[in-house]
Amino acid sequence: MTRRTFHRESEAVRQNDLIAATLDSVAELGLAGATVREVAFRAGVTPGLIRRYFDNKERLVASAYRTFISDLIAAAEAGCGEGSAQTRLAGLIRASVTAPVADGRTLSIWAAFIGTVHSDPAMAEVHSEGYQAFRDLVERLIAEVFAERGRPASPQEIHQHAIVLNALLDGLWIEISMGGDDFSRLNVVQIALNSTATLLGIDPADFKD
Amino acid sequence: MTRRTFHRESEAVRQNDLIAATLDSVAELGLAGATVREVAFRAGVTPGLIRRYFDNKERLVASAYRTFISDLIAAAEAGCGEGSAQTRLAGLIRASVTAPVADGRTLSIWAAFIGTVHSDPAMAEVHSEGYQAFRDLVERLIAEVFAERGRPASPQEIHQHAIVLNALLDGLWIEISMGGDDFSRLNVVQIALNSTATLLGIDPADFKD
DNA sequence: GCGGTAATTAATCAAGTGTATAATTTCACA
DNA sequence: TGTGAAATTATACACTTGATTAATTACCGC
Repeated sequence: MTRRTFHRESEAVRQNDLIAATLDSVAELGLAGATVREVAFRAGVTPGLIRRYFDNKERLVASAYRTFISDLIAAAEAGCGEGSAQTRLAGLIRASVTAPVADGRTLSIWAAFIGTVHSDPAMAEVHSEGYQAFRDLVERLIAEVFAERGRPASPQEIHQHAIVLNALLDGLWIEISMGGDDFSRLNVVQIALNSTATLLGIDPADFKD
Repeated sequence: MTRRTFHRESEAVRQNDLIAATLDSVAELGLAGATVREVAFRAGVTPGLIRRYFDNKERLVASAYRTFISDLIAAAEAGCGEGSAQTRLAGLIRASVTAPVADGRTLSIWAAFIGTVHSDPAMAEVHSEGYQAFRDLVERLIAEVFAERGRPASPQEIHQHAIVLNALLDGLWIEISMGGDDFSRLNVVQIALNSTATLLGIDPADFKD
């Protein structure tokens, strides 16, 4: 009986593969299904190998969460593109309510992880960082949009607008990703842009990307 | 060595206790911490007893989820009270962004459960029912508010407003319950009411509860 | 080509899980 | 006050989990 053949990989590649396999497992089977054996199998590797690249399973999962959140925010941020503040804000909104950010698989992973935040300090930290990053991005963009329109606004006002807009985007993202409604017949981007404009006190007709 | 003493309870009481113990476990330890032994311990009972009242652990968890969602919606609905449609909508909003609906423990439980929805059909059904119920409630109230104000609106318009308002409430609920921000210094009810009014095209000064 | 090193596998372990069942105890009812 | 039936406990089982370690294998540098 011969052993299975294998080939060596760089640390970066292996870590990447293992994280990807973890996210796949979580997406399809939930967090409980992301066992060491399942992850190893999906990564085309043996369970024992995981511990060469991650101290323990907890670290692996936390790393996967970190990568996931980081990629998610990067994808949203990429929608900003360049141009006027208004254009960038509109781009962020569009990106937030369309694939790949707004997507069933993405939501599944997010949901699985979010449930651990309260009882796991390591996960809480990862969550907190990502959340802050997105919220700051939204707040900054709002401030820029107001400045661009020569509209005076106190930091408090901007902060409150950021809270509300952030909530709206989160909620829409969840609703759309969940897919409970028939959003295929609806122009979700238009709805998101219009509501945003309304909330910020901008004429919707004047707020496009 | 003598056995521990015990006393018999009605089926209703025992089921209730076990479900409460399950929710407590989930809230404090996450879904993974809600083991049969932990739940039994918190219910002051022996693990084996669980299976006399629930076919298996899956059923127990699903039942806990069902009561949780049901109670949550009931709490929100209770905020509606009676009076004009506008008053009731305002009441629903107030209830949605204040305790006990908006609350860390509530969010923890919700988050833990929501992560299972995608990979567990039974949980998906429970979720779907609750989600529908809340969404319909919001949509109905919006329709009544518009009717009350003598403002014509097509079903599509109402539907879209419901989507947006529901998203806003979900998002605010999460943000507030998460407690990342310093909401203690903020009048979250006022913020929620004002944004709702703005979204629905109502003068915020004219929308109070 | 070849040897040494480090990556990878294979096999195993202890702990914890949900479940099943027989032995006990409580309590309603005679 | 006994007694039978039902609720509850205690114990055990089969299985899965994350972790550990020794044996093997690939491959880099000479």
